[in-house]
Amino acid sequence: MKLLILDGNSVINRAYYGVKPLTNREGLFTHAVYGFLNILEKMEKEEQPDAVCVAFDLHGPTFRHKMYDGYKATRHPMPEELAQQMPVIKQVLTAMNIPIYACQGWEADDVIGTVSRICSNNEWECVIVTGDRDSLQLIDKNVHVKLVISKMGQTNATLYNVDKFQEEYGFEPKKLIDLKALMGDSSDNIPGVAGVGQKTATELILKFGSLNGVYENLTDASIRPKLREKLENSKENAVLSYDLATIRCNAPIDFEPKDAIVQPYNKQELYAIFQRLEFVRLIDKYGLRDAGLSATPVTAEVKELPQMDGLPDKETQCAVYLAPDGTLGVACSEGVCVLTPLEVQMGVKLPKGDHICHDMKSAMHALDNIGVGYGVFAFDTALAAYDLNPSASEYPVSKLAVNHLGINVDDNDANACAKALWNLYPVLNGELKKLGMESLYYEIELPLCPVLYKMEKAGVAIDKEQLQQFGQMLSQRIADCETLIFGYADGPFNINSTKQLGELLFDKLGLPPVKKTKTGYSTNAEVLEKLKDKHPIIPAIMDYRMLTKLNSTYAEGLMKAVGEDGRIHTTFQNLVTATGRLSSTEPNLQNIPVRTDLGAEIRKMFIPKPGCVLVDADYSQIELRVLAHIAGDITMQEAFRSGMDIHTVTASQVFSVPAEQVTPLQRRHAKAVNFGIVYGISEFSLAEDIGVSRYEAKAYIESYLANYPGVKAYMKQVVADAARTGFTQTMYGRCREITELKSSNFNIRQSGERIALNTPIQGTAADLIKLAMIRVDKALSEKFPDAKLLLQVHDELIVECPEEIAQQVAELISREMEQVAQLQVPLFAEAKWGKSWYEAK
DNA sequence: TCAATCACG
DNA sequence: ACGTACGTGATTGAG
Repeated sequence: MKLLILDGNSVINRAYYGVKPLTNREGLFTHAVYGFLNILEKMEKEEQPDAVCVAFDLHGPTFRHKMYDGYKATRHPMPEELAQQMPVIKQVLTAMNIPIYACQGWEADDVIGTVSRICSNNEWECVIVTGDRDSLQLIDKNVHVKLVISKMGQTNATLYNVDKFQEEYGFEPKKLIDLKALMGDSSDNIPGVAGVGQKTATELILKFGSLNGVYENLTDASIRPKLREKLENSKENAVLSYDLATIRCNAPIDFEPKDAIVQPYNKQELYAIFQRLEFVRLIDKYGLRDAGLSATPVTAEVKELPQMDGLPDKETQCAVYLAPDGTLGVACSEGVCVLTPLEVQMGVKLPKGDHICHDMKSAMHALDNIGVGYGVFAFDTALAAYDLNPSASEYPVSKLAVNHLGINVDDNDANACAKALWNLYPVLNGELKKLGMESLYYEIELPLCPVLYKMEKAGVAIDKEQLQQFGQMLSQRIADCETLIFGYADGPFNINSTKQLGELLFDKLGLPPVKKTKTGYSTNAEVLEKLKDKHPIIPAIMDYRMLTKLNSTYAEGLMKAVGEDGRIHTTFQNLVTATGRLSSTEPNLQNIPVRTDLGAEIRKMFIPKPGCVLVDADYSQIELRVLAHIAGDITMQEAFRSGMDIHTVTASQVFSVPAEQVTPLQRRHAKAVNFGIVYGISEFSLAEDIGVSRYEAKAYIESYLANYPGVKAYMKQVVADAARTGFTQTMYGRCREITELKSSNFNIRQSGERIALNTPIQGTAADLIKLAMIRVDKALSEKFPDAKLLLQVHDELIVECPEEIAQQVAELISREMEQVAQLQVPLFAEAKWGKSWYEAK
């Protein structure tokens, strides 16, 4: 039988310094715990022990060193980032059912010595894992030591047994104490004999066998007079050192090897801890996936459904789940069945009913692709789960089933997932209701899905030829730029490599480094802007960056995305953002260039189909208007009601000048403050952004808040509410949990405050435009069925319609957008149209 | 897989 | 004393 015992303090120390720092979102450092678990796992794998335990030091004085005050006085105190991980590793070990041994007044070494002695006496083999060579003195025929050495991020351990020790040191393991008594150990404050180092000490032990042997033979001819003198002078120290170096094997601990026999983990506890530490990979590695279930006790009633031969024949509600392999699981009150892809394709149709699905938009595409034109669904479990927690990264049925039902299903199993959906529906619906999100869900989120589906299916037409030409022009200019840059650089290099570019600019050309990143020099646009007059290579690099961005991401990227129908079909992600916005992927059509002239050319390639135009309508200052409304700031509301430019009005107030006398610079600064307020400003960043001193920036903000007292009060209130409840809410009840506010880390907490401030504003704006999309889509299909909504870019909608009705459609869109809600400020949306996106803007 | 960069609102 | 504005996605290089 074999027992593995880890020197807890030593191993976690190795892990702390050997693994690069890592924190979870609360700001708790976690890397030492992570590294510890890696070492533990590796050792268990290598040694295959029958029993495992860990020894720790306890705080407070230790018996062995009490008599020597110098001990520990000069040791470095444990860094805070490690200290905070000590209780965590103990929790982890407890959850793993690995016993921890420690003893007041005794060191971990002594505990290990005692445990190893007890093992040895019981004919158990004992393997000690430590980074500390002291423990080698414990080696005997049953006791071995694995010495952990970490270098280059890799941790390796060397096994020492009696033979290996003898080979390396030339004497038996116990004599290590004698060796240390002579040579001392500065890291442990063991004095030893002054002037005797490892070499002399080893020679003496080899010759005389022990410390006593040395002192009994002081007169021996082989000891030169100088050494003899040192030994005589330090005799007292040597005896003391012997004592200090001796690991005691009689600590009063209650230990029997069988106590440490490997037990199954407490999966729920371990899951909860790993979840907190964000050790996602370890959750899988330790097979804890299904443990999440009971971690959050669930009271949901799970109905067991019988297997059916085929679909129900009468009109009934069903839950349908499309598995990745194309099979369709169908569950209803009568039972559950699975249709193969072929059966689905053959036109086996569901009876009518208010069906439940998981990710309606994807389901609509999938059913459409296999020729089953199926309409809208009455409930979408993925969407409900997103609204309940928009910060999760994904919403697979397996996770929802675990969290809300306490059962375990495989996402590939159509039968089980259909059943799970059937059971999830009442639970998720109840939670939406409980949190006041029913109207958000049923009036905005759910009806938006078919609208998004239609938009994705419609796609937007691209002028491929013109895009091709634009790409060629860019390639030519990129080549010219490259030649120029290599000329200045005195040779070719990879301009895209920030590492190589940084070395060229700041090492070779000697330009002053403006900013650093964690990996080296920063070479971003802001830095280049500051350096542009210092060397002619800089403007060339700025051009190169802009041109390659346009070419790779837009000219080439968009070209690849054009479908056989000559149109680009983006995917609008409605289950992704934490604030409730949509996002757009493959390709992203929400970041098509507009701010530079050359970039805006790309918008000329987005065209309507023949005979049509693109109508583009965008909200004016929707976020600031939402702020004026939610904050209830009378002054800001009045500014919007006056119809004047908000940035000019703000400038006029902040700088105390009449609106007509506001300079363009003042307006620009006021605009930056307006934006900053929405994002949760700091004076430092504002100063950085507009290039004024921190003091000026501070004065701007103070003046701003003095003029908009409602905003000031709101900022305070919203953060306080979020800190109290842990959540923020939009006007329509959309929630977001903000765990950052609970962090013990100041920076993370501050970031949480900014999130708390911004999310209701950004989220309410998102709610509004989503609702507007539903209204626009409905109004268009009723009045102008030839007009189609194609794109949404956060505060902007793009519609394709026949040229003849452009005017009417434009009026309809902007009216629907403006009338979407009655706020305390008017909403304003301007619509224009043209033969390309560029022209319509 | 992560970091840096840059495109958008 | 410290770090520094919210929310996204695509491309590229480096380990």
